[in-house]
Amino acid sequence: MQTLFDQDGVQGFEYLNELNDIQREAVETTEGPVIIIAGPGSGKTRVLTYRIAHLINKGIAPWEILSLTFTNKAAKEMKERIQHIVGEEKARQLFMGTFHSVFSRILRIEAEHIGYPTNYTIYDTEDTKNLLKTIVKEKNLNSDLYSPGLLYGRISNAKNLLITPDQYLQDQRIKDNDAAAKRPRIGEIYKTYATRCQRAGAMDFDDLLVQMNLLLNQHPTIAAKYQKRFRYLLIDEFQDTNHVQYSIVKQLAKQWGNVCVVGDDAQSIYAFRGATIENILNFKRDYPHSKEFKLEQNYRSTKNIIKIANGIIERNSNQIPKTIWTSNDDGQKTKLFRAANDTEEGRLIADSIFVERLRNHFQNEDFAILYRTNAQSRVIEEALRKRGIPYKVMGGLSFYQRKEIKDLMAYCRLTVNHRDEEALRRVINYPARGIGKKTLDKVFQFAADREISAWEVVTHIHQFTSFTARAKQAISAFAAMIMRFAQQLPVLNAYELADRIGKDSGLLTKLFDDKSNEGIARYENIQELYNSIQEFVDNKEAGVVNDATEDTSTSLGAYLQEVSLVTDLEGDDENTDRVKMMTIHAAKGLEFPCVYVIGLEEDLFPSKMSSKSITGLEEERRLFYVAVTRAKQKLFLSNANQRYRHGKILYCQTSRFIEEISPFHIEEIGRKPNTSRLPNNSSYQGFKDSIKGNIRSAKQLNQRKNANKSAAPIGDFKPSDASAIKEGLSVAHQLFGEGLVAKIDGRGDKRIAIVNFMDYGEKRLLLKFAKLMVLS
DNA sequence: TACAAGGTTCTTTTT
DNA sequence: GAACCTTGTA
Repeated sequence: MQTLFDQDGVQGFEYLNELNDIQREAVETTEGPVIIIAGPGSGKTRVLTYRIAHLINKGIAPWEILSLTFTNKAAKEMKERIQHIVGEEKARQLFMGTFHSVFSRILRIEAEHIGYPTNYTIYDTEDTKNLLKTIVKEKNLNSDLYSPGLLYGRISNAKNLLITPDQYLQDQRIKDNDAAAKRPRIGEIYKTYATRCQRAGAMDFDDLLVQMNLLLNQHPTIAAKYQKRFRYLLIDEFQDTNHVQYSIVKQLAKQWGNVCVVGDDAQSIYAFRGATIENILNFKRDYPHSKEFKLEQNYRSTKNIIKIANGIIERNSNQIPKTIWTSNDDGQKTKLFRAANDTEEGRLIADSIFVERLRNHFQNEDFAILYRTNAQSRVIEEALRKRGIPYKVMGGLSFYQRKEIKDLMAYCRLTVNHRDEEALRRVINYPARGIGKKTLDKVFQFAADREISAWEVVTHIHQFTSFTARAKQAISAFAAMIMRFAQQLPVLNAYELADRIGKDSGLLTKLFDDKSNEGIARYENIQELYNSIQEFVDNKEAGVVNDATEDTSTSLGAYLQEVSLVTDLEGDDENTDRVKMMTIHAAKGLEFPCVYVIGLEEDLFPSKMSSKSITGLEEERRLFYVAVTRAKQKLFLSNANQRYRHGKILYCQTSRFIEEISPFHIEEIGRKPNTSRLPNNSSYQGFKDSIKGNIRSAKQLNQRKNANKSAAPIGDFKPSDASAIKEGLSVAHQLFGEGLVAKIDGRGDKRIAIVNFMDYGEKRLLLKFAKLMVLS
């Protein structure tokens, strides 16, 4: 039996023995196109990683292997597993990462060939939407018809289908379509948007794919270079790839044809982003001699979980036939928690985790709480905090999307790439330096009229007569400052320069001076960012790179490259023993001993947007399938009869997905579900129902001594109810005593702020009480 | 022009 | 319940 890989200090092991017959065959079929249809928990990652190990074992150099995944988390997971098998050194020589990150690095190297600077910026969704917004404004179009979200969707779709702006403008069917939607100028906006990105030296997420495709298409010598280098391609989560991605893969595989794709049509959950199951069908058509392997044995979950999972997915009509089975134990019956509201749902889950942990000796990290939307995490967090259960929210509002972080990053971006229009717009008058809205509008208008970058206008501001002397002075001082930063690029490392930028720009002072709670938090966030920049520099100086696509430059430019596609700041957590919370999308590819799938209600899961169409619904169902199959030993489901959404109470019906599961597989806990359909935004009926319990718990409110002093807005009410609400509050004050301080906030008669209460649930409770006063 | 307060709208999911 | 936009005032 083959053993190897001990030279890196890793134990040699007989890896082929650890595979079943089909898995082994899939691993050993290294030559030619291979498609692996892999059910959940069927050892897919194992096959991929062992396949890489096997290739290296056969003498293939790590840098000849390109391995692409879809999400950062999947990439990270894969990296760790591979490191474990082949050792760190070899793992680092692999080309491995997400589509976006691998291509972005190749594009940096080849930037000049496609008319981009090496230091091009990557626009995130926010940047993109802002740019679209300004374009719509510049063109004097109706911003309701041409909303940034809609435009972004259209343009992204077009890009994913490899439709260029010119093709978009010429295509009669698209024209008719847009005209019918009363939005005839989308094509024009698309074109302007593309020009502006190019002028700003910026690419959005889709451009990374489109430009990579273009590069391979239009530059045969460059294409040949990569085609030759990548002798073996491995594509994970193939069902989630879209048209461009597949097109790139096909081109890269041209010379050797050793392309191995792994996927599961039943787990396709990114159709909304242009992913298409057709890629699986097309693969078989494009590579008629490809070998297909089906991995159907599940090693992850108990029989009970698999039964539920199979029951879910068999309701979908569109799928490749396969039977997932397991020889694992039956396991425990799945529990379904029926909660009265979202707060109770949180409590039930926290209690359940507490009990499971105690009785069955699970660690915190053995639990995952999965939800459909990021917004659901908040209530659960509160419940866990109350129970003293440590947790970590993965993804969600990412660290890098916070305002203060984006501000500092915008300064850095502008320093590295002066043409970055969105970065310029963000910081030119922040902190305020006397460059007002009027002035800015002029700057951008001049740039648009003359077809030059805004930076060009800024640096030649004295040639424009229509600015006031004061504006000219302020702008040229700003430009000089950025230039000063830029001069330090070759001299200082990322940390030193970022430090200098933060101080000289006045950003740090401004944040430091803000002594409100949020201000302090923002300042701390910035410090955290600085720590991570320092860490980046330290790592590079120590020569640490994650894979063959990285280099060891410590410059600010290199830092920006690295972080612009990272979604979360993941410092080396000392404390990994925490309950994980994340969306189901983020959980794909992961597994946990105990999984809670929460919020199983109509209009939430399945989401309101998708439940209208069959395809949408089937995607939601696949999502549920993915969620359920993350569980190894125990699965818990939950729903609530009412929950807060957009600051209002909504009455919720049990998800059809629950109804679809055979009752034999489920043990119900808690109250009966809503049987009748309740009016959706019905006034305060619900308050009346729960008043007694509420008042009882409200009385406990004033027993809290060490509550924090921050005021937080907690809900809206009709202005006409303002006086009644005030009255309600004063009654509450008398009832509950000194501990309670509540007031109508500065926003007058619309919003309410409660001071002196620590948690969200309690604040909401008080609001409920006040509203109730209005009614009685 | 800067800032505060008021008003409005919105939410799937990821790179 | 946040982000974003608009209006009013100094």
